[in-house]
Amino acid sequence: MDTTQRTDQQRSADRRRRELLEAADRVVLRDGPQASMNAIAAEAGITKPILYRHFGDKGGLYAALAQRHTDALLDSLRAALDAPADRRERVEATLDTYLAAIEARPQVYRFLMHPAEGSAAPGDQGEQGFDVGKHSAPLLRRMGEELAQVIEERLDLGPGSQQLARVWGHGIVGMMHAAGDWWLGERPCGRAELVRSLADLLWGRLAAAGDRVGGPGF
Amino acid sequence: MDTTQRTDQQRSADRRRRELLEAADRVVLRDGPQASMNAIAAEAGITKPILYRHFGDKGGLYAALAQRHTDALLDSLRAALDAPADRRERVEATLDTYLAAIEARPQVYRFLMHPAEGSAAPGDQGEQGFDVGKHSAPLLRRMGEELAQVIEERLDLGPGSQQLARVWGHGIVGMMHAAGDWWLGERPCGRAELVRSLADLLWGRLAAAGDRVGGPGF
DNA sequence: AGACTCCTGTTACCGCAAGTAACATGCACG
DNA sequence: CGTGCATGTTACTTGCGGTAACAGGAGTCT
Repeated sequence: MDTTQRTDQQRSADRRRRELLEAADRVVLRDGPQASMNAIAAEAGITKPILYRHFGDKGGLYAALAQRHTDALLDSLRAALDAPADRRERVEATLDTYLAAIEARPQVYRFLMHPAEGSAAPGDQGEQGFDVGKHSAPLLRRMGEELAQVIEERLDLGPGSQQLARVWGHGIVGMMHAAGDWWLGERPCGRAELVRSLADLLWGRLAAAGDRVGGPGF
Repeated sequence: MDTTQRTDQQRSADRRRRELLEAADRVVLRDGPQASMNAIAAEAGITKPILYRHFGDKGGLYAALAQRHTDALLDSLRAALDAPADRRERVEATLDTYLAAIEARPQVYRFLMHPAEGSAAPGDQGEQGFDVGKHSAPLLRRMGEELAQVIEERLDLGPGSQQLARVWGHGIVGMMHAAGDWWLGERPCGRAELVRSLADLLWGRLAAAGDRVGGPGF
């Protein structure tokens, strides 16, 4: 029978694939998102065509790579979201988990946000269509959807709750992402303070704040 | 005297520059962010080296191009933000202005968000340093700072107000951006509804919502 | 054993886009 | 007239994504 053999082959191929991914990981960790296929192949001790046989094209490799990290991060976030604590604490824990992750591995984070910009084959017509909307990083989309689901499951939002939950999911994730990005660059404060500020924002302090009196002008 | 002459030359150079930018604009509007320098030069009726003389490198051109659109958008946003209305109305008007802009010109929007990914010269060593933090689009950063300033000017946030305002500025902009991006791709609802949902989020409805009872599980 | 197949690996190449060097031309000033 | 100087060109280099085409090695069938 050839099933055992095929299984064997598949197994070895999978192992190979994982090794290649780990090599790619190392390179991306070192060179950032613009790591070249040549560099990755060299790091893995092989040459380009093998990479292409395994992953199709650069987009494929990057997608596979991104999925690993995305899955890992999403697992952490789910844990924080599902902890048995009150809402505010859960929100803060989730924000903190995300920020800790991007703080720990900035290059990986950057790679996840800008996976494969170009990705146009030579013979390819280059997608005349707009392709708008898919522009965002898959990680952001997945986090948004995930959060939306949790919100919709847990909160009573009245009619149109599903729509609302999705808007909020993507909105909150975007808030977290942008604030985290800015914070990583400027480091204007500690992580805990950032977390508290963002939670305050979500808790409506913007709407509750009073107008400033005696400000400049009027 | 050469001042008049220099002025003349500078004037004509500036005119050329503007013409080139308009040509580039047309190409980007058509081809998206991956417009090639050759294509832009062709559209302008000239050849590559002239572009390089004017803008240095692709990053320079893209930066100049981005600045125009960013300035224009920021002007609209400032108008909405400074309108004589109550806070909720101003926030909604600002959100709506932004969303209307990205809805009207998706390619430009996309270009602004992913200006120049690669941008590494052949001989360049490619910035061994991390370069983390600058990864975000300049447009987002500028919007965040702008909003932060308005918040800090107008709201009474107590001690640490400046820090808080900046966090909120970037956070809100990120929320707007991510939600807008997702909305552009999926079009799950009308613009007005999206605006209302986001404003609700900022108004603390997330914290105020009750726990769902009779949900799946517990 | 020998032919067949499949997987792994290589070298050498194509096409394309960024960026540059070197050469040509029009035009003002002395 | 020649000397700058900006504008424009053609032709090139470099580097990267991606692809043929070829070269063993290991199991399989007859």
